[in-house]
Amino acid sequence: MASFREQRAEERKQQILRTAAELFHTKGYQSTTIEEIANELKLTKGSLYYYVNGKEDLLFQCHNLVAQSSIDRLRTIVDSSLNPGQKLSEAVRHHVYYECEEISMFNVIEKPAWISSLEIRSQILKQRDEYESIFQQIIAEGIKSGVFAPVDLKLFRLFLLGTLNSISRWYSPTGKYSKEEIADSFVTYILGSLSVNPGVSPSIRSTP
Amino acid sequence: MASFREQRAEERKQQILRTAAELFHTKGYQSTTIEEIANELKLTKGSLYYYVNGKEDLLFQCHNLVAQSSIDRLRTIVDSSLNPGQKLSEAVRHHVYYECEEISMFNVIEKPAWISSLEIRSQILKQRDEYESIFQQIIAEGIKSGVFAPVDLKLFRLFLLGTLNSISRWYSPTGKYSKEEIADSFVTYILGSLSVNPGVSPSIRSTP
Amino acid sequence: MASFREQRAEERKQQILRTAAELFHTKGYQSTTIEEIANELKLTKGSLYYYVNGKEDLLFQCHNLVAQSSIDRLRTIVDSSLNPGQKLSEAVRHHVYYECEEISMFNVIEKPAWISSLEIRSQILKQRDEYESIFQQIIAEGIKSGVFAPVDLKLFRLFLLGTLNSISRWYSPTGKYSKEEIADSFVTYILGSLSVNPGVSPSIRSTP
Amino acid sequence: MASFREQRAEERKQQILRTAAELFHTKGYQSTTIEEIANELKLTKGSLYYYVNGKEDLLFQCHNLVAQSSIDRLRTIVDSSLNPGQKLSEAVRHHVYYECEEISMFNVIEKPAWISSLEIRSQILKQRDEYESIFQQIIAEGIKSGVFAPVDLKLFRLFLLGTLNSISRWYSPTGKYSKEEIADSFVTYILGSLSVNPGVSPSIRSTP
DNA sequence: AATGAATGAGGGTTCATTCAT
DNA sequence: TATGAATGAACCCTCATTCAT
Repeated sequence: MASFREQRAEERKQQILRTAAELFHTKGYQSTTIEEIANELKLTKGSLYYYVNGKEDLLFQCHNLVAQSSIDRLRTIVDSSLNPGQKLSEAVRHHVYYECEEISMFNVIEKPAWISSLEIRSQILKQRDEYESIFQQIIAEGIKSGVFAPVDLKLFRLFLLGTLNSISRWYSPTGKYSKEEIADSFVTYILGSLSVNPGVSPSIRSTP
Repeated sequence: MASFREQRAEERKQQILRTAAELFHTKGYQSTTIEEIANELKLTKGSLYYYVNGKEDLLFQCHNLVAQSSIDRLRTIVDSSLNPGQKLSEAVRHHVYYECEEISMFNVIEKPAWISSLEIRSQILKQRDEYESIFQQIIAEGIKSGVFAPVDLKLFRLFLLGTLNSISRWYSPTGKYSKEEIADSFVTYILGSLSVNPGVSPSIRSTP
Repeated sequence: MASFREQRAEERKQQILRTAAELFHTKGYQSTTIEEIANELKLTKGSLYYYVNGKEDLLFQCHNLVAQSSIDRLRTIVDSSLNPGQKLSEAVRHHVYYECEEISMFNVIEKPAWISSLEIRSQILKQRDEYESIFQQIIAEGIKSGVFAPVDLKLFRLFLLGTLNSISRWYSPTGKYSKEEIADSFVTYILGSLSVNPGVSPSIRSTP
Repeated sequence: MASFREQRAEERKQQILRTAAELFHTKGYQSTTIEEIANELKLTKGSLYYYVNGKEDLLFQCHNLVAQSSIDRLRTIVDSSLNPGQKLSEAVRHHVYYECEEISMFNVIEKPAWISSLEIRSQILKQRDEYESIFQQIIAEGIKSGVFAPVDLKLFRLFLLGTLNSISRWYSPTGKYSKEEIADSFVTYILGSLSVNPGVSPSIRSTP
């Protein structure tokens, strides 16, 4: 039972995180200054420190804001009674939607490796791995049941998440492609790459 | 025929670019200091400026070192007499090899948008587009000749380059996968997504 | 009615400008470092930047502190009901007094041409021209009414301001001449050069 | 009997000094870099040091190039049999011509006070004083013989040299006024200020 | 006579962070 | 809650100067 006060505080915190994420996404984490974030919020630098423990902490909290809910939603999909193809489609679609909607939040962390705080870094990596493992799990299911080609699990996951995460680098709500189009197409491409009887005959492929 | 002096100077320049790229790749551009680069080269900060016009210029030259040759090599593939499937396979394979070999050079530029110098930024974007267009061209050929599924050209290119460029984020020469394995697998996945008769029947796919 | 805080802040700003001007005047703009100014104020380099936008901005603000009030005071003289001779005397006297009192502020800008910021430079030139034009206006009045010799307006203005502005190069409050003496003498010299019947007969002047 | 070699070397030295002076005059001493001077001479920084002992030495030599000859020429005027009015006219005219012709050399030294080398600074001040004393001497003669008003010697010298030296701040060979015009006018103004019976009656002058 | 390479001392500027009020 | 003021560590870059070749 959150009091009125607590609720307002929570809203303020969210507002701060969204503003920060927006700037991190637009200008990059390193190039975004605490002052810019404060200005955007009509606060002074000093005041912002009342809410936040530091710049890196801010980054981490931005990441967290979407990470946990992403994982949760993904897990409900994998735990459902859909078949593997449907699960993967749903998962991908889901990821794309979320990434496009929360574009600035989604990939605030350019490369976890450049985060100096070991504690924060390892937590981020843990969450990231947890999230990606769910995808991997779906693939594994599909292969076991024979509907997916027997790809290398880890490698395919890298292949898959590579494209998915790159969407936030070019997507724009006002751009040529809607998130629905992107999701549809990407689902098709991905299912294609997992198809057991490739339509492109091996003969036309180059020999190593 | 370059003189002895000129040759040594050229080598030195390359050495500088490689060192810089290495650090940019490991720590990120913003977090890498000019002094670190200089120290790595056993030079003083000031001395480094004898060779380079500034930090952003250094980044740009790193990018250039691989960009032009990448484009050139890719063009010879597209201009060859191979069929579209073979061309794409070769192109992808080529990209993966190069990316893995020149891992620190390949993706020095995290997001061109954060480069402040307009001149440099636009040049980078131009080269990048030139490079990616060649892939797109191959896809177009394949679609026209009916061996590739009629995907949306631009969207597929984003799908394709998204995965390819993400390799440098996780590849390590001492890691689990060799560049050959990666290239083989990625070629397979990609040709799969372009296959005209997807092996995964539409029935198992989720409905929007 | 400015608050207590605002008033203190204004005082601090003035203190900063005066300290900077003092050093600029003594050591020259280029040779004065931001750190020296900060030290003089018992501040750190970084803290000084809380008040100032940069070194050139500091110079500009020093210039501004006296420029506008100089112009205003001069204008009240030219708008008065004095006759041209009296106006010029007053103007010169005024200039000398102000220059001696605000010696470090008065000529902070050695040559506007070396200021890199176009915006700042043009503004300085505008103010300077405005100021000097008022002198020119007085001369013009005097010539029209026949009490001054018909000198070339622009050239005489250069002659006049040349001497006046050079005072700050040698004046010292503890020196041989008081500002009153200087003003008196310079007024006499200048009125002499504008006299219609030169007491030195042309015959003794050299022939070109 | 200077050898061919020595003569060439001397020419080269002059060329260097003139180039340096030109830049010092245009951009200011502090803002002019050794490299710029070298580039202008189509030399490298290192090579320039073959001819010059350092930057401040360069400044000093620039000053010297005109200082001594100025003094000499001025002395021939004061030693001539002209009357004081003619002497002063000649001296002023001479100064103006020289200043305009050697505009970049004439006032290379913005303020002797900012020269760090004590030795160089005092030598410059000595030469400057020597030069200005000659003017003062002429004035003294004129006063003694009754053709000049009995002005304060030192103060008038400051008045006089103030204007004269300021010419180099605005004169341009392509500007509105020729050096002849300037010289003529300035001579007139100055003789006017020394006139014994000022044409502007005291009554119109303001009372202190 | 000339140069390429290197140096080192600083100079201006930025910025995350702290803290008294 | 919020702020103004201050800090200090770093960072990018400049430049006069030196020196082996």
